[in-house]
Amino acid sequence: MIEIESKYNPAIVEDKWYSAWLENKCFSSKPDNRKAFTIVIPPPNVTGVLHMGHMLNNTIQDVLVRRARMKGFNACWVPGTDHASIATEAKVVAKLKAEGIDKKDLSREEFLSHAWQWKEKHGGIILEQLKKLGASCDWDRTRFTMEDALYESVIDVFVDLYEKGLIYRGVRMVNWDPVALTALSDEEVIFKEQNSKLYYLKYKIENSDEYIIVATTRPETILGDTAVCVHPEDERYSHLKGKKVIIPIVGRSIPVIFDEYVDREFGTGALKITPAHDINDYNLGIKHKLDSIDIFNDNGSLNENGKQYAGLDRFECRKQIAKDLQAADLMHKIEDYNNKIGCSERTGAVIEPKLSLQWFLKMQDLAKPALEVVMSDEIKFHPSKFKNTYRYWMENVKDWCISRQLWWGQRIPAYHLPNREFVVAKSAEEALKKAQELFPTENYTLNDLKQDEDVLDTWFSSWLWPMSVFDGIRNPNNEEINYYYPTNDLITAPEIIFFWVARMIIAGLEYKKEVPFKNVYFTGIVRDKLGRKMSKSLGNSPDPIELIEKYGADGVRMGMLLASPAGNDLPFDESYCEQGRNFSNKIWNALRLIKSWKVEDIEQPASSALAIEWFKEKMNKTLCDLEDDFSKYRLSESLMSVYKFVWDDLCSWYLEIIKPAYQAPIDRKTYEATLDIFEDVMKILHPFMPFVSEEVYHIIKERKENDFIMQAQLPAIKEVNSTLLSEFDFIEEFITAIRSVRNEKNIAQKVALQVYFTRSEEGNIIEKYSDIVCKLCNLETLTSCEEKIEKAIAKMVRTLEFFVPLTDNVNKEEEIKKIKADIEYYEGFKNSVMKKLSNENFVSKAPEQVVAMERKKLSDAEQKIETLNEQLKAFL
RNA sequence: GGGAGUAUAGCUCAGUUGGUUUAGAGCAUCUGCCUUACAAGCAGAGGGUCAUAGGUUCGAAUCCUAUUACUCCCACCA
Repeated sequence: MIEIESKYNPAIVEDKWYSAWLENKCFSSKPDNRKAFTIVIPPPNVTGVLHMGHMLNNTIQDVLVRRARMKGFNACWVPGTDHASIATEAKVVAKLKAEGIDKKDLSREEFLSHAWQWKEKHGGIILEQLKKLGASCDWDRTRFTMEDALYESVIDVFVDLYEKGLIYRGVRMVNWDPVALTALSDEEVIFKEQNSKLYYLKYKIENSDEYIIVATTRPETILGDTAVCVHPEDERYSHLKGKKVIIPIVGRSIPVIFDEYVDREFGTGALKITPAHDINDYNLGIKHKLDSIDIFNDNGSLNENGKQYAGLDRFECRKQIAKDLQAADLMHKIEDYNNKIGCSERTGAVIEPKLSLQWFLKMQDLAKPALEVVMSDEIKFHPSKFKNTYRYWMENVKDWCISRQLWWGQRIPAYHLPNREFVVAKSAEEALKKAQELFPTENYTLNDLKQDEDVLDTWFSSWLWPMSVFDGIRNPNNEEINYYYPTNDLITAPEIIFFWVARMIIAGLEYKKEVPFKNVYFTGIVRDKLGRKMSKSLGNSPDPIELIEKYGADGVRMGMLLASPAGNDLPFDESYCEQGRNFSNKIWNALRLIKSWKVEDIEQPASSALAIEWFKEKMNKTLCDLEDDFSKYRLSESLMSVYKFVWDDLCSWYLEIIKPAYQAPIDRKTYEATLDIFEDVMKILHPFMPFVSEEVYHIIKERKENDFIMQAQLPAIKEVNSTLLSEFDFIEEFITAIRSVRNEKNIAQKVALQVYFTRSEEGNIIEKYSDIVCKLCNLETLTSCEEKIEKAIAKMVRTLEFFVPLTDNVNKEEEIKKIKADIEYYEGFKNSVMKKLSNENFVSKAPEQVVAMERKKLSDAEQKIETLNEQLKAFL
């Protein structure tokens, strides 16, 4: 017998085992002759700090990886971080600014060296935090999307796609972030509701005194107007065919054009066209061959086309122009107007649609096979509803703008030549060679090559992640990629289904001719009590590390899992973690109980032998249930099964049955069986709660320091013996019924009772388990009788009637009331069954089994009513 | 505007191709217990017209239609 603290202390235990696992390389994986089970982490941003979303996501991954490991797979979880070009660059720029350094004053190389310094200092924080959670990643494999090997992979892919004719350079309307000074993809733009104004401007019709009134939210863009557009069937304006109008203040004359695009109901039915600053106007401009006047600088201020407004910020300019228009009596009116404005996901700046020269990847042909593998379930989505979302996107996929005007990222391997041509190559040397082949007469040298200034979109590196972490791009047939790819499960958030999931599938099919993963599990969004998404900017997210300190990593893991069915949002509440902590403690105390027993070579009670037999069966059943739940990725339910298995079946039933009386010894046979059972239970628990299970595993049989549960195998599954389980179910019901009577009648614990049972088909079951019933109900005896006795209360379990003797007289009125209520209930029930059975259609059409079932229900109900009536008579 | 999804106990959710008592679990609540593993606990109890209205069927939480409310995705209104 050893002394153990009465409260489980996670902090000490967690640090101890995590270090031990690391020292013993428990997480490391090398290709061998076992089957591989691979997960690549969705690489968190290097700028990232662990938030609740990460906690959920990585808990799930760890559960899956640990379980796979315990099922005999060579489990490999590859960790790493993403260079997150915009987010990181913004962070570094801000940091430099705080130090009085302006990015503009730095060379590219200088800036990058600052960025790398920043990365080395802060980039590992999030991975260190994951260790606190217990993440069993193979840390020796940690990758970074900007490290040399992955950088090269990205460049290889760019060059390859370019050579396949899938990458092109073109002028397009892109989402311009005037703060970060870069183009953004559509996915990086978020629309926000905003209270703004709708301005009604007066455009004078040339050679006439008439005005046409045009509504706009952006009066400053009149500087770039090149037409006014109305609907061809709009009779209000039919007389304006061929006419020109004069832009207010600007004075420039522009044509009136006609197009069905215009919504006659909106505003005045007249639309001003600014092809350089609105995507729809841009398209109309192309269609009607309009000029395009760019009026903005990259930072959102007005350029020289802005005339007298040049240099003003766009929003300042808007105010000024509105004032000037009013002064000139060219403003018809201003209305309040609520609309949605696109903002940069990273900087929050209002997006300026802008024409610019960018690099694009053609998506249509690439998307087709990627759609197919999801629709055919070669890649399974959990939950499957996301297949719809995926299909919609893939069928309407647009070319991907892959260039960003940043420095932090993979620089586009295009080299511009003095003759305004460019070549694409993996290095400057190769580019030179190509240039010389293309233009043999020019005698170019390396100095003539100017590498493109842009870097690639971050997702252009993350889409290779499942391959590049195994160096599968540069060395497509290396041992690792062939062993670990395709990976098994991807755990991610539905919001990046297009950003990332779709593109990984495309890349996998293109470069490995194989899907990158077999299952995608979409987690819900972690929300606060008010239903808001947890985010740093709202400040409504608890600090995960503090939570771990408070409830233990196991407690927090359990908290995350309990309330997060796949695809459903998780309204987070600390009480979930509290439940997890309580569970750790429950296990801890079960351990204390077992370790407090004195073991002697005495005879094993029959009840203990029976309990062991039953419990092993229950364990087998639980293992089967888990198998089923995991196959459907129902992790929340699987944990709940384990929770009830441990708390109810193990602690409340099994341990209570075999528990010796105070200070009495336990027989060796039962004790040793219990140690085995307890170890097996810990193995089942381990994937969910790795720390407490490891600690308990080591104490229970005093295992050697380096004999880890995390390297053990789950108990084998046998065929389920349901007879034993259903017998015990009945016994549980019986015991609960007896306890309920005691509770109701306030029968003190120490008083021994006699229970008589009669009229029982289940009598032999009671007989078999009588020792257990006596023990758990604190009964003196349990005997069969034909006649009821005085001073007793009659109750029923299923169709079995039993009598609990009382020390005092029965409160007759109270009992009569209860029996009457029971009779009423069963009469109602009987009637509903009879209604069914007297329906000829039911009897003739319903399957025989169902009808037989109803007949059984009826006879059971009748028997119960009869018994209840007898009980009632006894009181009258 | 287009698409998808959800609605079951106070809360979070199960409920598999329609049929096992008149619907289950965890948490919360209530009652009684500091019963020698655990009050972070034990024992027991209460709690639901399965969103609303129709329909199909011998039979509907489950299938169909409409309505209402909410959620998400996509497009975007000048």
